[in-house]
Amino acid sequence: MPERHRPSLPLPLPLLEHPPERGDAAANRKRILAAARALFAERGVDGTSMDAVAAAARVGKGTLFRRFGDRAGLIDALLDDAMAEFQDAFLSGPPPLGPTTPASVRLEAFLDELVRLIDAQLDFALAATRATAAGAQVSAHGPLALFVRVMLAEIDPSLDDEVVAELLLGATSAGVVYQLRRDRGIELERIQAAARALLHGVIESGDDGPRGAAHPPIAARASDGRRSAPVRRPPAATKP
Amino acid sequence: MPERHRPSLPLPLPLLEHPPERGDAAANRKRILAAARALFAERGVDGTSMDAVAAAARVGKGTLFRRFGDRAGLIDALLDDAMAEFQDAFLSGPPPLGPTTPASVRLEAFLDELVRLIDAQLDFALAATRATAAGAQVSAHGPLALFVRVMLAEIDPSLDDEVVAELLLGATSAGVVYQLRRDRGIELERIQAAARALLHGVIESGDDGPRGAAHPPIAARASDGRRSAPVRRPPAATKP
DNA sequence: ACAGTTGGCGGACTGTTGGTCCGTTTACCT
DNA sequence: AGGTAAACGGACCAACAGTCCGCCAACTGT
Repeated sequence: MPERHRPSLPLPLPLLEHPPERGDAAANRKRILAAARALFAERGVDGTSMDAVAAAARVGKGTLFRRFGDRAGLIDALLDDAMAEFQDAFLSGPPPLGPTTPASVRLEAFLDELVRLIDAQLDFALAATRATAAGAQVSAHGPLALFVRVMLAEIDPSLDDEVVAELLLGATSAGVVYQLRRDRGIELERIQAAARALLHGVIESGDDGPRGAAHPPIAARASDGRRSAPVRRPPAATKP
Repeated sequence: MPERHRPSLPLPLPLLEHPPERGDAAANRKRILAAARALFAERGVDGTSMDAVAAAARVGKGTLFRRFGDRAGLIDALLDDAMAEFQDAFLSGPPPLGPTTPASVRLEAFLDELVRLIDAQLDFALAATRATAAGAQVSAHGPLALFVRVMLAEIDPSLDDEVVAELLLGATSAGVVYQLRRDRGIELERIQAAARALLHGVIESGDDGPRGAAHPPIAARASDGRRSAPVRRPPAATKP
């Protein structure tokens, strides 16, 4: 595969360059990743032990664990690798994902493609989200979330982009897609359409007629005094 | 706790009555659930082995496993228990969640409360979603999803409620809330507001002025011929 | 009240697995 | 070529989910 070239863009991705690596180490890493990919595809992620990966890669367990830290690390590395192409696409690729397109269209294309990608690797994607340590996120999540945030902010600077971005990504997470596709046999297009709907709603009913007003709670008068703020980003820090 | 009384409502919940249970068995189950709850709260779900639960409950491992099948079963039972109250609330409780309220308000209240509940049990909720077998869902998911579907369909029968409901629940899943709250320290209200925004968007820009038109893809003209259908439910089965 | 039977109970036991350790080997630099 | 620091490998370990089966005590019918 081609070296991943992350272009500038105003996205300060904290891409940690791996420090120089000895020749055999690099070779072993490749072998391990390849072997893992094959085994995961064949027997499933859960059905593949680290021993098996090491054996298939003709490598000792020690090597395997030193390279990737632990099981989650291996899976994450694999996922990252699979996402590299996608990241290039929306950071520097051609329209409609690339930077030459209006933000709203890019974001829409992004969600479409994200759902498609997850679906294409459903089992693996699901296993990856489940395998990472509790509370942690797959490392690919960061860049994705950042992209969505930036797009949202560009579309409507008053949006609470930080939060909305996460919800949007949650709505199109592997678990959801799995449930819909595998358990319910629903067509991919319906999922993509629904994701678009969520997106359009949050960016002021589409861009054809911004009506100024945000989406206040339907029931502003309801029950206790809890609900109040609309979708707007809070003024600043709440606690000094 | 009071017997969970699920009233009629047009929700055909497949509530499997537990068949008669011997006295000691029931007592043991209670002890196990209590012990598990305590240990999970104290050491975390991941840090608690089945051995530990059995010991704390003063029960043999055999008993533990026969009752709950496996680790996932225990966690699921616990979660189910925690959700019982919530289910009663939106099935038969007082406004704004209960059946005497318009659907849009109920759904909004539902999301608010769901997020609040997840947050209140963050660690446990997260662990629960991760602990269930790959591809499976926590059993509490079913009733929740059904409720959202029914509400959505009532608000706008042309909506693809089946899919939108899942995305909405995915957007407010434990993983998302965890990420936002723990890792980013974001206030609960912002999450609830964002969830409301997603909801409002999908139900035609709020109920104050339905404009008839759906949310078509922003870029109907874009790229390849993939994207097409709006948020609407497809006519019927696609393959005869 | 009592004996029989069925289901529940307990905890020893097993197989698997993620992860560690350390003596040995090997790539890279001078 | 020689030295050094890093990588390698696979034996080893501890932990843990889940199973098995002999023992025991609730319910049932008389």
